Amino acid sequence: MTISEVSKKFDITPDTLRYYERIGLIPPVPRNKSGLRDYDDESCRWIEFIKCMRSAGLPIEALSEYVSLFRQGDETIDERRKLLIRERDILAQKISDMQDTLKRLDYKISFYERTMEENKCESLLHKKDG
Amino acid sequence: MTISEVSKKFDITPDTLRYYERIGLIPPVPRNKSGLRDYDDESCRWIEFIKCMRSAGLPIEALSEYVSLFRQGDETIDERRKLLIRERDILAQKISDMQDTLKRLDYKISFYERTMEENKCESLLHKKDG
DNA sequence: TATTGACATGGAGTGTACTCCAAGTGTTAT
DNA sequence: ATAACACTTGGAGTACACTCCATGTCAATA
Repeated sequence: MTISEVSKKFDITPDTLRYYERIGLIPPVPRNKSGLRDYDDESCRWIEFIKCMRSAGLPIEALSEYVSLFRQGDETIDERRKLLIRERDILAQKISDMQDTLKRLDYKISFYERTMEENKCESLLHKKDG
Repeated sequence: MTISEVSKKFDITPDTLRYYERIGLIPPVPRNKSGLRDYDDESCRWIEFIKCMRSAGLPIEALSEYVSLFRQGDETIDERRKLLIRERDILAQKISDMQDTLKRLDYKISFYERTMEENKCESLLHKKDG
């Protein structure tokens, strides 16, 4: 696949795809005889994986470290596992915090809704009054 | 309260507190006769609220718009409610996406754990797992 | 009265993560 | 063979959210 095809497939600009490769956020992409990128299935799986992790807020630094370990081979399996566990725990904590904030927003919204109901009653009363 | 007291209380640097006020992310803080900030309860409640919302990822733009509406008075209650609902829905979606990513990380970690037990090779793991 | 220390302001600098651009190359269509 | 087009690289520019700094004021202490 060409870079523009992959760009459409994953909704990531070619600039960002090249940037991700340049900084080692994905392993090097195979090239054809002209030097153009020719993404294979493995490259696509990496892109999909990285897109997912980035959208969840995992830092580029951790992810590129993961890719770097992957490229070093099997001796890094334990280190990779530890890295994933670290990031997993950070993500779980973030989700928990965000759930608290969501509850708080819901409470605040319900308060606004009650306030508006009261205002309606009041304006009705005022109409009757005045 | 002085800015350094508030800074300690909420674990936000004085620079950030001044920055938040400068860009309207919190309403103006009362000053003493020397022009120094003298945070009252309402200022502190704003800071705590904004810290919570920011840590959940709500954009500064939406929050400063909320503060701006608040400062305009009661005619903006409906608009404020709508703004909060918009941000609430975005947050709920983000949490849902992050939960999917968390599951994926858990699966990947469990795969690494099985792989280590069974002394399997990494390339196999990555092919299967993505 | 001179120094110290917290705080003020406006503006410059930093880190992260892209995003854009200039200049050049290879493939395809006319 | 000339134009059009997609792609290449290295490097510069941008957006966001702080973070730091120079300079100056004010109140309290030595």
